[in-house]
Amino acid sequence: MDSLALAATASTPDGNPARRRILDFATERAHRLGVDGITIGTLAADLGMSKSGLFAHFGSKVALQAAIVSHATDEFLRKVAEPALSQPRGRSRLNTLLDAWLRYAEQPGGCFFLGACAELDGRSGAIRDQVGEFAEWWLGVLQEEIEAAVSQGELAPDVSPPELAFELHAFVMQANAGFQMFGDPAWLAHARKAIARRLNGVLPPAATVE
Amino acid sequence: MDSLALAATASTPDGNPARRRILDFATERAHRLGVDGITIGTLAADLGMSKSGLFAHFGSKVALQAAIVSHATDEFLRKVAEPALSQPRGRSRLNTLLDAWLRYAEQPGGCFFLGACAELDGRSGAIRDQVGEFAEWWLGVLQEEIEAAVSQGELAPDVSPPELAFELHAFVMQANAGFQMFGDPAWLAHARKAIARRLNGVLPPAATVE
DNA sequence: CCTACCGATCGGTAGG
DNA sequence: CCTACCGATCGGTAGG
Repeated sequence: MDSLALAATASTPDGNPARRRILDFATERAHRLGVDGITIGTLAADLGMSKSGLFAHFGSKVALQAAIVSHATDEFLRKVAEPALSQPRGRSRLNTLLDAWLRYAEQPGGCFFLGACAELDGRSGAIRDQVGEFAEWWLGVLQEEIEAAVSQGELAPDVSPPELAFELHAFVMQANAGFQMFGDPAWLAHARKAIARRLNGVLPPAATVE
Repeated sequence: MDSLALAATASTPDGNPARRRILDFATERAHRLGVDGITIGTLAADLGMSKSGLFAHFGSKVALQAAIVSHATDEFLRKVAEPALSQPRGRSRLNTLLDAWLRYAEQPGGCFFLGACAELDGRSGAIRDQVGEFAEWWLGVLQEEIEAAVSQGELAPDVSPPELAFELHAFVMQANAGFQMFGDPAWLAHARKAIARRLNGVLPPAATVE
């Protein structure tokens, strides 16, 4: 299965320009203050429009939050998933994904979903589930590419895809957290080095040239 | 330097029982809803006391938040740091710390500071700085034990303590995030396996028995 | 998209 | 620790 291509091609960006402008602004704010940190009133004021004018686009706060998460999903697909679609499956695509993800995490606010997962994991409701489904999808994507790499002989046959996906995901998550908290690009360098070392340690027997 | 012992012995738990009861309750809530997700009104109501009665203990909301972070620090020291103090420095203490940290992350809400870091990293102010200082201290502790292990010949001399600390921290963080979001203990098992594999890969030359 | 408004809740204060 | 209160803001509605 190619979960990456499935999701990336299904992405339909917002057609309504006013709605889009609101969501661009609101998603940036949710990035910084959390999905639950936005309020309709201050959002409207900072966008120079009335509260009810903004409200009319969504109908409820939770619907606005759902739209923000969808908007962030589109952004993730565009910035992280799409650049990797042109790569052959397996190690090439995996490396491209991890690289694009790290560059996305390097932006102000970092990776939207790493923040949203930490914010919402202890709660319940539609927004939490929406973010959880994204996280599950994304881990599945990484795992699929590892599986492809193994079956294509690019990685050692005894590699455990869930475990390797766990570790690679961990490195990017840690880079995101550290860089956002301390602002030091060394965190990104650590992740790149850790990813390279981990993947070099599971090259297939034939390719293990010493 | 022994940053762990320094912090653990400096910990002075709260003497005021009423204040302590409030902070126990408030810290659990901040754990789940975020440090910025608590409000004085609902907190007081759920504790069965008046808003101003609770307020009088702290003087301001930000002071309450600071007290919550301090309370969470005490809890972390008690649950994670203290059990490792009796262990000899180096690999023993490092392993004990990682094990205690994982057990702490397994509790409802997970690790308070991993959540708080993700929540506050994009902001500014005293609370964010307080959490950031804790994160810096904790990473320093892990790094110090790695350094001790290297200098005692328990780990290979070419190990980079910052990079190894980054990776071990990443594994626990990922276990915390995954377990809190999905509730599957496999996330903890992945982390334990990843930590063991990583440390086994950097045994000193003499101990590398094949 | 707007003005005008609703009841509820926010952090905080006065006074005891 | 309490009651009573402050102005501001919350999500949401009525009516246009």
